[in-house]
Amino acid sequence: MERRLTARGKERRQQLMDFAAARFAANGYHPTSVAEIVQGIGVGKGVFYWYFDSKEELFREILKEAHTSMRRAQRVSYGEEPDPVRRIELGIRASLRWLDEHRHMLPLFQFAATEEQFAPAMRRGQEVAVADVVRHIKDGIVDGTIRDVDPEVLANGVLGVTNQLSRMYLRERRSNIDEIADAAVAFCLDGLRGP
Amino acid sequence: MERRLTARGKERRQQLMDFAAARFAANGYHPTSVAEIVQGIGVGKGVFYWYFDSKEELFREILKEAHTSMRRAQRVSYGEEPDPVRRIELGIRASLRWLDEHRHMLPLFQFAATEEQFAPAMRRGQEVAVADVVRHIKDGIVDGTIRDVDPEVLANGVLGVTNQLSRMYLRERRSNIDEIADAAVAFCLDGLRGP
DNA sequence: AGCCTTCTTGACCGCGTGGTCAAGTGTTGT
DNA sequence: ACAACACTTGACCACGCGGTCAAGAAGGCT
Repeated sequence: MERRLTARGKERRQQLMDFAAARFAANGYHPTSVAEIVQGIGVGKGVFYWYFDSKEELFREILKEAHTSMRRAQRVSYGEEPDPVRRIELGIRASLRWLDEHRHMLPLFQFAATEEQFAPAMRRGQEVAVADVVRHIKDGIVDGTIRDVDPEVLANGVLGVTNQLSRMYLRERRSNIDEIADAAVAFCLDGLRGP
Repeated sequence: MERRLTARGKERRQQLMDFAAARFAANGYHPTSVAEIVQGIGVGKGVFYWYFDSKEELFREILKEAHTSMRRAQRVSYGEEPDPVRRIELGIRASLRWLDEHRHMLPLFQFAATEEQFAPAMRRGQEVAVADVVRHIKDGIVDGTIRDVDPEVLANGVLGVTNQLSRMYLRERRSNIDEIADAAVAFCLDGLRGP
């Protein structure tokens, strides 16, 4: 869109994105109409199209913001940590904590991955995450703490565990997120059989 | 729906389900219209509503059929195998093989999990799969081959790895499915660090 | 042959959708 | 005071959607 926004404008924009994200998460992207979104925050339809070109752009912006935010959280979490295994652990914990704080984003991510129009963006985000873990795994292989297997496969394993456990946790919420993180880390490092 | 169908009728029904599944997988559920489906197989719209009450029922039937088929494949795969760890391994291999043979179903499953109306069915299917792995894990804990950690968490880890690696494989298809299965099994059993 | 059932047709319906726009209201800088 | 700009309104539009139905064709019994 590209528009000069005042502070008030930026707030409205954010309000639209937040409300829409919540509705998308609860009802699905397609079933949630633009009319529903603007009614939900009590403004006219024109407001929506003042801030966004289309419903599709809105959704893309939501995804972009989420990706950026999650990635920042991960980066911060393993700061200058030298041990690659520990870096992986910190990454897992950061992801789970972020997802816990942004619960509604998980179904949105899942949906976005299934639609042709959003899949490329999701794929790119995923690739960045994989590349990150791959880097740590390669370091770990070099210093002998991780066994020498295709790092990309291992990285996908780590992401798969994290993803699945976060979904399980968000569904059942029987334990707190740190316990889940402990389990995820243990599973990724030593599998079912343990050390 | 419940209707007495001749052999010809059953074929038409299956044809509709197969074509619709392919379109849903490629285009998404909502963006694929009933008109598009009937045009795709060259029949009038009435045919669709002769075999199904609604687009939603069609999709539900597709999911049901897929679940049944996948579950049968898993059951067959570990037949009478006594070793629980080996049963888990065979389950993983069966799932990956099934997903390889029914590639288009993965995006459908993912989508179904995000829509309120289909999520319960998906959750039930998932629970069955989890329960299955949990059973094997409990057996493994009893005979000491698997460490004593919440079996449900471990089971979700296994499913997460399988899921993610199958998605990676379907996207990139760099190696054959059996190699992916080897990697998945190794990761689940011994994690990043290895035995 | 006749008849009942299964199957097929496609025009049609009401509705809600994403998106537009001419007109108007606040707000801010000069 | 005035102009320039940021924002808001909501009726309106064309369109395509899921779903219906009266009419008929095709099969398969007896």
